[in-house]
Formats: sequence, C-alpha cells, structure tokens
Amino acid sequence: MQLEKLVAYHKALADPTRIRMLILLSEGELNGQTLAQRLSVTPATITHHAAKLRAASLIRERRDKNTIYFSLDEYFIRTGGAATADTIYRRGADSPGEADPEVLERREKTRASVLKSFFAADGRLKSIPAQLKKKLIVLEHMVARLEPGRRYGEKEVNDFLKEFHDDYATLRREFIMHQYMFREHDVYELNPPELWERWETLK
Amino acid sequence: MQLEKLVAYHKALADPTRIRMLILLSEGELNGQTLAQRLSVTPATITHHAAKLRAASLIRERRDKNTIYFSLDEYFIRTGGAATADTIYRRGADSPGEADPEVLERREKTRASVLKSFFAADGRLKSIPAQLKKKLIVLEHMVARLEPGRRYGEKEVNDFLKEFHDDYATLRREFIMHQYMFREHDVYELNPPELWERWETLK
DNA sequence: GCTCTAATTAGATAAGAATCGAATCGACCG
DNA sequence: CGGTCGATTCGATTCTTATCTAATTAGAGC
Repeated sequence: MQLEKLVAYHKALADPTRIRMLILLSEGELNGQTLAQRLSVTPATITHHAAKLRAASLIRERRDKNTIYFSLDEYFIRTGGAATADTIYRRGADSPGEADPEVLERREKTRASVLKSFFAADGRLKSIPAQLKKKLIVLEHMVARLEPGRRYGEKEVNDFLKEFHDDYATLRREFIMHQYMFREHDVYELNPPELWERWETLK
Repeated sequence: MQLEKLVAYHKALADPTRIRMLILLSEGELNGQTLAQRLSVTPATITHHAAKLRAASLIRERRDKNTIYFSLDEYFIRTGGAATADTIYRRGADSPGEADPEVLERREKTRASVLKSFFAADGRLKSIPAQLKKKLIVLEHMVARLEPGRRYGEKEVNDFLKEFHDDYATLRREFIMHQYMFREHDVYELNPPELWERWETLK
C-alpha cells in the first residue's frame, strides 16, 4: 500500500543520526567504523541505522575485503521529489547556482525538444530512448496520463501502453524499474512522485 | 538548527494516522470530532496529532464558536519541495493533468518574464512585487545566490540585499516570512528547500 | 447560573526505537 | 591454523511516542 511506503520513507529520515549519516555520505563513501567515529556512536548503532536507510533505498553498500563502504543511493541523489536529497547533496558537494532560473529554463527546453523528437504528431512514441535522461523524460510524460491512487489491472496497463508503442512489455518494465509504478498481485499502481526517478533536480 | 527542523518535518509525516489526517483534510476542512470519527480514534488523539502537524506548519486552524476546523496549511499545499503534499493533494482533489509538460513550460515562461520585468539589466531589483506569486519568484531568484548551510551575520545579509534594493529591511523580512531563511541570535541561515514557499507545484 | 458540546490536558499504558556492550560471524593475512 | 579486524547479531536499557480514559477548560445558548 502507498500509505505505508510514504510513512516508511519519512520514518527513515526522521532521525537526526540518520540525517547526519546521509550528510556525511554525500561527500563520498565511508565505511562503518569511520561513520561510527564521526558520529560518535558505536559500530552496532551504524549497522542499525544502515539497515533502515537501506530498507528505504537511500543508501547502497559496496564490499571491499572486510570493509563495507556505504554511499548514497544514486536514485536517491537524483530524485527531485525528495527535496531532502537536494538539501543534503548541496550541503556536501557545493553546487554553485543550481536553482538558477536559467538552468531551469534550459532544462525545460531540453524536455520539450526530447518530447518533440520522440513522440509523433499523433501522440505515439516513435522509439524508446536509449539514453537514460531522455528515457526518463519520455516515461514521465506518459505516466502523467495515469491517475494517482487508482489501481490498474495488467490488461489496462498494457492497453494504455499500446497506445504509445507496440512494445508495451518493455515500457511496463521500465515503469516498474524506474519506480513510477509498483505491482502487487497483478495490480499496478502509481508510486508517489517522491519515488520517481528524476534526473532534473541535480544536474 | 537546520537539522532539527528537517527531522521534525519528517517525524510529522512519519505516522500513518497523521498522513491519513492530511489526506482527509485535502478534501476540505474538518473539525476535531469528525476527524476522530473518520479515523476511528478519540478526540484526544486528534489533538495530539494536530499539535505535531501544527508544529511542522502542515495544518492551520480556524475557530467557529466552539468548533475548531482544521485545514491544510496553504504553504504546505503550495510547497514544491515536499512532494508529499503533492501526492496527498492530488489524491484528494483530483487534478487532471498537473504534471503535464505544457504546464511546466508555461510556468517556466511566467517565471522568466517576471524576472525580466522586475530586475534591471544590472541585476538590481526595480521594485518589490506586490503580488504573492511574483514576489516569490523574485525572492527565490535572490535566495539562489546564497550558500546553503553557511551562516550569515546580519550585516552580511543586509549588504547582500542592498545590492538588489535599497529597502533591504523589507527584503530581509520577506525572506524570513516566506521561510527562505531563519534567524537565530542574529545569525541568519538558509532553510532547506522543503520549507520554501513555492507556488509552482500546485497551480 | 446551568447545561451542552467540543477541545484540551493529564496521567497511564503499551508499543517502538535508539543506543550500548558483549558475543559472534566472516573474511583476510601472516 | 590462529589471530585480527570490521561488521553484525543479541539482549538489556532507556527514551520516545501513540493511544486511551477521565478530568478539565472554553464557549454558546438557554
């Protein structure tokens, strides 16, 4: 259910230690011991918090020999929905004038031109973009036609997608993979925008 | 401190009852008794949650005789930073095609034209817009030049604002009032974008 | 002033969550 | 193999928080 996801997400960010952990990680990956030291807690506590952050897909882990390095999840970094990520990210790696209106304007132009080149006049998708950024623009354009909160059967989703492109199976997979929708017992539903992958906010 | 605000904000949204409360309120104002009944909790519980939501500036209250009507805080509804608001709002009052690229494009055009008409070629502000929407665009444009996380003295803030307009005192007050910055012992700091007042996401 | 209704406060309970120390696991290295 | 180091698990402790019931406050209307 959506409610639980939303709550779980906010719970993950509702603890000062975890937020500080994310802030530290925004400057680069760190292992457990280092995190423990920097945050003045024991390694056990780090494990505890890492589990919660992992459950909310906020961090990733990489193992090198005996050491586990934590880093921000790339989705999380890119997610425009969660302004938190933005805040944290900006505080770490200083981005000079990210919210600049010119940047926004340029961004919007890109968006328009991508839509224009991938969609035909009749609204159908000419092809599925290979490049991630472009693909996300295209997916988000389509997902905007779906109703938040409504539950869709598999056939409904397929029919909806067929209007855009014959390869509806690929599109459906992309929707799930990039977190625009989720499936539960063959019922599909939109995710809250917080979970959408957005390339635009950060770079 | 920023950290605490961020945590408090997420804590407020980290409870299913509170989220459901917000969803109910997105359809219109309700009094305590009604909320209690709809959520199957006692009025005392509603009071408890209302206090938390109020502390996070997520709801407002209006008193009519003996009855207190709760409603979503208009800032909250408009806040682009909190995609949550967006989610909740959309689920309640169905807005047809809000994320439509055309809407975004039009929005960006508005923004550009407001900036063009209120800022002179030398970058100074010609006048402070009276209309809320325009004022927010202008404020956000200026605030983008400040560094997140950095602490500014009062004089620093004044000097910064003087570059835009002689009436720096008004500008400073607007910054605080619209939650772009906060002050603590004469030290000013940027708020996380979540708290910024944004008109753009919803209408 | 009395009574009704809505909201709040206070106090109690119970569930949840953060943290620690100690024990354990797992992989590396000499 | 045995030691070491980093991470995890476990159990105990303490703090927080959601919820209730019962008592109290605050108005409104009679």
